[in-house]
Amino acid sequence: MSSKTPRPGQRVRGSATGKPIMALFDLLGRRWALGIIWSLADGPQTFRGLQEHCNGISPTVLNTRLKELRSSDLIMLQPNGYTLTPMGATLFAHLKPLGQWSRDWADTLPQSH
Amino acid sequence: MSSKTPRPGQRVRGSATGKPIMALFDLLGRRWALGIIWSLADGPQTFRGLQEHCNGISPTVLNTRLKELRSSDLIMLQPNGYTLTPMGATLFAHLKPLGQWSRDWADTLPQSH
DNA sequence: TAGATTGCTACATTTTCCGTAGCAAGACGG
DNA sequence: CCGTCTTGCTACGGAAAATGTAGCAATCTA
Repeated sequence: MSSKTPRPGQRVRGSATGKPIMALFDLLGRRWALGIIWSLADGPQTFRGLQEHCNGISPTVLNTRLKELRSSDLIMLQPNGYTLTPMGATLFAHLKPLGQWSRDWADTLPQSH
Repeated sequence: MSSKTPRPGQRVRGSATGKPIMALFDLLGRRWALGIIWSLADGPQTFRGLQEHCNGISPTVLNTRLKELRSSDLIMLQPNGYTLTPMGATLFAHLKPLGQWSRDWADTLPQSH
């Protein structure tokens, strides 16, 4: 029953209050959602381009995420491919620093092997 | 086979390159991961406190997320409950602006019905 | 008109998540 | 000692979500 796009102002997965931040976390806390936004920040991408960039995402899930992100006004489909909306771009502006943070974080973690 | 904690520097779900940002997105793109960090930013929380705050998360998943976030040095268990590590706190510092952003976002979306 | 590329769907398998119940260990009072 | 409380946490069966492969209809291109 929770397969709908999370929306602020209505009950979402894990929040009876519909707090916007919880709706956002529900939306972004789904597989590949963050990666899609990150990819589109580099410029427009076709459906198949996203598939490659998100190395192996199944078309089923990709299309589901694209629908969710579109109905949330974060991305849109245009003649030259999927792009971030103005709102999506402001979201990415907040996410962008995570790129550097994640590299610092990686340096502090014990190496895997 | 992908039920392990994503780590920068090694293959993660959706990234053969192990780019830190992809490992981070894999980690945060799991149900409740972002919500847990958000909750702990308000102060230490017990296991059961987190269960309530994350309105209805099952203990199974909560414990799985806690293990992942602990082994990623984002949270830690202390006598007074789970808390953010210094690294986790710097991550939250980057997430914090999303609180205001999500409210602006909610205002621009057509109301649910 | 024969590719080639586009966005996207079908479907069976695997993985993840949920919901409830309950266990072991420590603290506290009697 | 003996309950009773709270702690972190596990078992398990069912439901939801993600994967991987195949392929379709529509649109460009040569």
